[in-house]
Amino acid sequence: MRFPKLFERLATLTPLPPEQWAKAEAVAKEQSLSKRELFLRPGDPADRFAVVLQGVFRAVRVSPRGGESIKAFRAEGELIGAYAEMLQRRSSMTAIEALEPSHVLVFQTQDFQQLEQGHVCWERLARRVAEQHFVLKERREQEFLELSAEERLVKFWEEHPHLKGRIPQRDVAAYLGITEVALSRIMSRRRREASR
Amino acid sequence: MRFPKLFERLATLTPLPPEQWAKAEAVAKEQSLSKRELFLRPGDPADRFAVVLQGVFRAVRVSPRGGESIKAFRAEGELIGAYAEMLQRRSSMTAIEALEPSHVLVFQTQDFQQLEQGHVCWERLARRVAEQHFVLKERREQEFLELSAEERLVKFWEEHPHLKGRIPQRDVAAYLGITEVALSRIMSRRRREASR
DNA sequence: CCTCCGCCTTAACCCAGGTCAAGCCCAGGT
DNA sequence: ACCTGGGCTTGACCTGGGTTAAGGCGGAGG
Repeated sequence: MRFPKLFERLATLTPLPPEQWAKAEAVAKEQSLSKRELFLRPGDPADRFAVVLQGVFRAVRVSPRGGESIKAFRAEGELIGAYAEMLQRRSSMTAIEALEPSHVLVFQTQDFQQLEQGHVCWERLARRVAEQHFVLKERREQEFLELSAEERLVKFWEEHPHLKGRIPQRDVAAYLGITEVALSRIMSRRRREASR
Repeated sequence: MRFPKLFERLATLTPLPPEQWAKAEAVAKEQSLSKRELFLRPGDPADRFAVVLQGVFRAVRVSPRGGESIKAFRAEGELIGAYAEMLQRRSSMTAIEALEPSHVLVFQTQDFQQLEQGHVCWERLARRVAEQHFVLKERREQEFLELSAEERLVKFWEEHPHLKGRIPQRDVAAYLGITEVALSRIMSRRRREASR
């Protein structure tokens, strides 16, 4: 077993027989990415995903009008991939970019479907993953509906302390749905008010 | 089979043996709700969900500060329930309220878990449902990130034409994340500009 | 050592949407 | 026919965040 820690993490979601995990490891490939390198670029078929072994990624959506917004940051132990597009069998609208030199474990969705045919545990895992992703998105929706940009910022750092120092400010802004200018203003206001 | 149309709809998501569907119908109970009646109220355990047979519902979240925001509208053929809370085994933070005299088919999550034990098709169905919910929430997130209130409004009516005339304006506003005042202004501006 | 570049900050101005408050319209009840 | 109340609109004013543009600053490369 090459990745025992990953195995354990997944096994907390659903019972996962070690021999099934062995099959998964057999089809997975490791990949290294340098800073700024893309794991997935817009237009690519959404036919692969990966687990982050080391590093941080951002999932960027470039809107038709050219604006960039950030759907998520992903660090160690988390999944990267154009999940929504994969489910809809479309090509990716999303770029997934390494913010640091990174290392990931890649699966082809096709190979994963093979695994699903072999044992129900993979379907159960896929269900858990879908459910978790849903819960996260719903939480984010909630934040857009009832919090101001400043409140969203505070919450962001509460929920992602491990990202501190690893992601540029402008990306935090793009994640919160504001410009870097607005974010800078918010931060300086807070600094000023905190010191008084 | 009491609900052949519903059966067909679900069978498009995943193969669903008729005898399994029969078991589901056996544990389901019909319920009628009058206008303004709550299917679920905040604080209730999230231990039941339903399919809308007739009517429209809104899923309302009352924030700690008292503001109401609307997570979704649900009409015929759609699911109602505190899905996120169910997955997290929490009690509901959400009220689900009938906007019209309505009629639904209720399942206890407990009974549904029984069905899951009996046949994998139910797990597969649950997976599809989770995935679909995810895709919808992600689309909504996207809209908050890159569209103005006016653009969200236009898109809302494009995507939910069947709700026209069935939901009060203020609820549309609460769904879009703005006040009813702002919505009214946007609409009058559009009327004015359209006539010119 | 200087320069360039990427990233952040600050300032000035603008606009969408919030807030508060006054009306309006109309359906339902008496 | 008259009230009443709920839901929508309108106006005046305020504020948060967008836009544009001008620096500041620290690190990499000449």
